[in-house]
Amino acid sequence: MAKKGYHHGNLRQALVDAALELIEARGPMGFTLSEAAKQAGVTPAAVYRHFDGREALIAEAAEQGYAIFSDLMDYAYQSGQPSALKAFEATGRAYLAFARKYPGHYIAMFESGISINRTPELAQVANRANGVLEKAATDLSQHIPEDKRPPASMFSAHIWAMSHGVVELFARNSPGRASPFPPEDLLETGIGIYLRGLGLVQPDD
Amino acid sequence: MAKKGYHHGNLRQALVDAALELIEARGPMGFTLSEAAKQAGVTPAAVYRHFDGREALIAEAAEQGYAIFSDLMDYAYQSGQPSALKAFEATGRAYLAFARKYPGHYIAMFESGISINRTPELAQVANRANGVLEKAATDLSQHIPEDKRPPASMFSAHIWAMSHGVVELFARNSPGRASPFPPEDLLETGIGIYLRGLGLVQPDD
DNA sequence: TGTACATCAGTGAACGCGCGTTCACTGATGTAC
DNA sequence: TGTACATCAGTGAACGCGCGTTCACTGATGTAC
Repeated sequence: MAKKGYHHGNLRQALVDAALELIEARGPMGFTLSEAAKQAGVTPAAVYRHFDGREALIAEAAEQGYAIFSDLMDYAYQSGQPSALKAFEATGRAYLAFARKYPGHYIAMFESGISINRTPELAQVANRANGVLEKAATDLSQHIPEDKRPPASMFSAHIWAMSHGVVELFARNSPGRASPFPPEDLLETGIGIYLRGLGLVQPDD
Repeated sequence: MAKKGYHHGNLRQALVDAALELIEARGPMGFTLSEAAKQAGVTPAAVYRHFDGREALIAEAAEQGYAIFSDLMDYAYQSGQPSALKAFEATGRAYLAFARKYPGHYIAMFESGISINRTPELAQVANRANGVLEKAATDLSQHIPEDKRPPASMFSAHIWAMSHGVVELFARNSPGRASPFPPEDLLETGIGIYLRGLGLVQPDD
């Protein structure tokens, strides 16, 4: 965190930050190891003191992204307590908020093509994020009559898919695709209608 | 279509086909003009007789994809008639079916980063696809009481987002992300719950 | 406090590679007479 | 039917470029005595 007594200070994190900026600016494939090094004020070869190569650098960016993402989701979930409904809605909103606030991380996580199973650490932190959403869904499903209750993992997947779709199609500057409505509204109303379909919100709310 | 009396036959289309195969195999950025040329049995320079360059080739692939997509959506829409509900549900299913059957086109359209407004032709054919979905949504919205009727373009966007999200997260081999349910089921149930939320399907259907 | 030494983060030059693009050309096909 | 010519799809060599990665090195920092 703080500058160590190293030559550079904290090159490892500086490289991750540079990578994130480049990914955000040019997309996951437009980013190059050499340019990240340059932006951190260092020779490309120096990168190899901290990472195994290009892919490992992106993976680290994604890993940090998942950690932030999990924290955000968790915070949203907690903030909605004790209402299962509010907690669930908040996690949906947190998804979009994360994509907006950390576009570099978002791209590294979802559009860079790196496998979630590249390292055990990456898999673990990625599953943590998923876990929060599923926990919120499980809480909420208690309020649905047991006989007509879909699996929590199913409707958590529905909400995840809708959130992801709204982000990809309407929130990130998908080239040339203009959003008919503010993405936040789109997601809010979409989730609202969906929850009404589950019988969790009253028709006239 | 049929081989013309040219040297190659129909190099233009052969290049598009080669590009689609490569895009499908290696992702939008893993594709190279040189390799597409090689796969079509031709020198890289020959590509320039038919396209302005790398980007133009991808754009043509995307354009053909949107044309197929529009046709598929339109066919689905027609096949559901005269039931507005069936027509709408069919278009949702058609989205996923298209992504499955034409992955190369799908990637060129949605993941290659080319702008929809690159050429007027591309913009037009892309909007045609969107138009079908919105038409289906408009039909359907007639069945919702006028005072609680959301704009058709809004719920068409909801369905589009959910379809897109299901495809991106669970249908395409998103590296390491296993689908908890078959994507088709996920989309089917998701749309079902959503439509119930709109009051268009009965709770016990 | 001062000197000798070990550590190791970052250097700089070099590599082989495949990329997209250009250019003058060639040679098969189509056309005019 | 046969010859002369025009067209133009595809060639092949060349280009400049930036990439990821390697390697022996250097020199600032930290440590032992």
